[in-house]
Amino acid sequence: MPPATAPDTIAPPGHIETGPRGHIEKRLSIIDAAACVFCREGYGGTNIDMIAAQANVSRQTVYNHHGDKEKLFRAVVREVTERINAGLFDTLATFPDRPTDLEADLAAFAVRLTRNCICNRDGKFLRKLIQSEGERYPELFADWRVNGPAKVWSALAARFARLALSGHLDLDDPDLAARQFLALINADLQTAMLLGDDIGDEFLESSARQAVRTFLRAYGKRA
Amino acid sequence: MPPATAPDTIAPPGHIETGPRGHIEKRLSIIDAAACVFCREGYGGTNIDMIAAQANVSRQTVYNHHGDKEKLFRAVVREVTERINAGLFDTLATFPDRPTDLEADLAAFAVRLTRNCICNRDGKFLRKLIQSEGERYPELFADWRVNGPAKVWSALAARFARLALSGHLDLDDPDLAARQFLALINADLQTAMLLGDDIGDEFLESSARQAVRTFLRAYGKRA
DNA sequence: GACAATTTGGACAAGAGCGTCCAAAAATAT
DNA sequence: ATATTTTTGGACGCTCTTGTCCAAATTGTC
Repeated sequence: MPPATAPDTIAPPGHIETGPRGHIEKRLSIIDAAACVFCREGYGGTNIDMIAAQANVSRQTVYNHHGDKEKLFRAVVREVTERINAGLFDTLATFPDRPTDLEADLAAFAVRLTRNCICNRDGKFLRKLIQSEGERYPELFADWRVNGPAKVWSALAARFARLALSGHLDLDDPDLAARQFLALINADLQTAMLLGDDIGDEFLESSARQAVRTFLRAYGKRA
Repeated sequence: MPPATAPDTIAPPGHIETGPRGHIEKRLSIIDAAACVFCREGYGGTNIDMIAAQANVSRQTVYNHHGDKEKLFRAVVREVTERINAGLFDTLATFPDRPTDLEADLAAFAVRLTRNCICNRDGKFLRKLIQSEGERYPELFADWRVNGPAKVWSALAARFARLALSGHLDLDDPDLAARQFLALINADLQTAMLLGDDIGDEFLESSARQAVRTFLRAYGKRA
């Protein structure tokens, strides 16, 4: 018997679909492969055979597990956004609330942020995806839209506000500072990422150092 | 007789193709429509009929003028990059070399830059395109890669260096300052643009003001 | 080893899209 | 008005893609 195909019924919001009980490793390897190919070729340019090949799986298996090209796409987006969000808040939790060396601590945090959330595979995928399919599938990213950048900003802003209160920073608009911090962090990476270059660690670090240095020139406590 | 189709021979570099002598208005309207549809749907998701419809032209006419989907795509990219480059250097020429009110002048310049080069249709198109097709057609953007951001950075860096010499700024790395200036300029726009929102003028202006304010906090002459 | 679930590969119909051909209509030039 | 160029729309062949069906092979379980 072929495995139950993806159910027509829509899972209640918030409930995580258990999915058909095919071997889960295949299920994930398909999602991974699909993410890879969708990212490289775009939704329109992707065909199921590419995904099957990339996942080392027969085409039928792809259909067995995910039922539909669009369903597969949605599954991929869901998976990636979940991973990204998780990683993002994990990293945010490592913010230096009680810094010993503010500049070094902030730079290290910036490196973690860029490496684990922005420059990795998922980050690249999500960025690319939102830009290329965001207008065509607005519902798909509605969630990201409210839970993505806004949440990160405010979380980061809260940290900066505390650093201001504890006398480490001198700023009046923590939200603005948070946005500009992120912008500075990305300054050097933006262009490199646009073309899909892989980014070395030392580049990441020097980039973070320069960003933090400028950030502190603007918002640091004047001695 | 049907108009001569796009020549197979590759035009010598630097030479601007005269192209088949079809009515030029149609030629341009097709390019414009194609840019619009390619931008919305991606290369793979676009079909010639959409473009023909958007341009109010029969499908055959599209083929008469540009011969091929890929040739058309290349023509569109060439057109857009040329327009972008032209606009970019036009705007760069308005940099406040002898500022009366540094903060206000820089902010006005930033508004011009964002409005005329980054947030307009061509800017959005090029960005989206480079991100979605940059890895698949690296040759297409090889030119942009060396003539695009690098040139803008160095041009801007030269201006900042002069402002430093004339005592308006306090910086040691003009290139870095240029990149960070651009990053700050884009800080607030990035997210709004990702989803294709149209951006109001007052948002553009307040965004530029805040960016310049922070930039000057970091690089301004300390009184 | 026997049994069930899963995967595989190949064949298939239906449809979409590309690019071509062509003769009739419209626009433009002479 | 006449000749030339451009545009049009429709029909066509071709290829690629989707999604389905199914019988055989593989894998995992008891």
